[in-house]
Amino acid sequence: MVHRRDAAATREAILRAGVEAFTRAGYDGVGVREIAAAAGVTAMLVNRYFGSKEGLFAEVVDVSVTERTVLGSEPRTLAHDIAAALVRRTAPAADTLDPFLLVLRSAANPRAAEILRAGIEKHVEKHALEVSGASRPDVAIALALINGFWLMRTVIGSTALTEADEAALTDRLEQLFHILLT
Amino acid sequence: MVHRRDAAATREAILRAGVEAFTRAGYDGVGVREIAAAAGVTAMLVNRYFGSKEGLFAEVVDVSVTERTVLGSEPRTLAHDIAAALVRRTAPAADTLDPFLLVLRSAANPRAAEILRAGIEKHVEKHALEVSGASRPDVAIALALINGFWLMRTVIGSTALTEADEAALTDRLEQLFHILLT
DNA sequence: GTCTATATAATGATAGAC
DNA sequence: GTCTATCATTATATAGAC
Repeated sequence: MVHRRDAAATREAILRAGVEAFTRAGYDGVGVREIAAAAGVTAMLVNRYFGSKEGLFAEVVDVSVTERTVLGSEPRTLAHDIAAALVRRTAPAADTLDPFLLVLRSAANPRAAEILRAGIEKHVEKHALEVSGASRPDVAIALALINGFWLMRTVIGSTALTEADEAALTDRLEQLFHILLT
Repeated sequence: MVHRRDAAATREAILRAGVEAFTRAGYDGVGVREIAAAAGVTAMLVNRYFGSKEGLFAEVVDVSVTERTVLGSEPRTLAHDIAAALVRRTAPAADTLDPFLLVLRSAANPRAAEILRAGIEKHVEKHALEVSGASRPDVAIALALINGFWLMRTVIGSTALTEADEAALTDRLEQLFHILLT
């Protein structure tokens, strides 16, 4: 880092550390001290730039849910692309840092859940509606399936999913997404 | 309570308070003091009877995941019964205290996640395999769908699911479970 | 712009009295 | 069998120095 006193750079460093920490450990699983240390500053600056832990989390959600990690933008192969990306990114050795993990690991906190709901509806559902042309409930069910699969395979670590044949998993998921999104 | 000094009754009261508290707030969202107070005792007795907060959680998971709240036992109407129970129990006004909520709200904690994985594989997946006759991966995907739907409709509160027509939701879910479990 | 130091509250767990 | 009292740690957030 060139400038040790650069408000914009410091703010950005805290935000990036926040994305990493909240995604890895969830809202309740990490403290502002830890986030600040990862950004190379003290905890005081987190509150200075973001008001509070909750304020930082809100910005983290905003930048995270605008990323596209599973939902593609090609309507013709949508079901297959989602299924393949989902199986690939939830593989046991993948160790991804995905926005869906941020949702799954922070949802237990009521305030975090409300922030997540707003971000998901504003960005993720909106994007999925535009790309797929499916109905709003069907898009929401598809998102539920993605979240649930991510939860069971990565966060819980169900051996029925971690040890399953990946091609078979992909085929079955593609079949389900085909019903929901076409 | 008849006896103010009854080890078995006290232990049972703490366990029941633990089920309620962990299901409502998740592993990290509740303290042993709060659980003890709900059981009418002091925090010290939680550790006395269960060793630690983690020990209590392990027993809570064990009694919770043996409950059957969504998965029925009638193979012929399985897909419909699951879909209907899922939509009914996740209704906005339902305010249920369901084992799936215990999973969703506690999964962020790594130790809790491992305890949950063991309980799910030993009881829930095993039961679902016996009832449905489906393959192990298909059963696991069905469980993922149930968890994801519960997460998005109840914990996150996605309006796309809370405001959707319940009959339409049920029909669509039944279609998906029919593929997975028959 | 960033720090040290601190206020205040809550956490999980334990010692020892009765 | 259950309590009070307490330890050690951690949490978020703030005051004031430089």
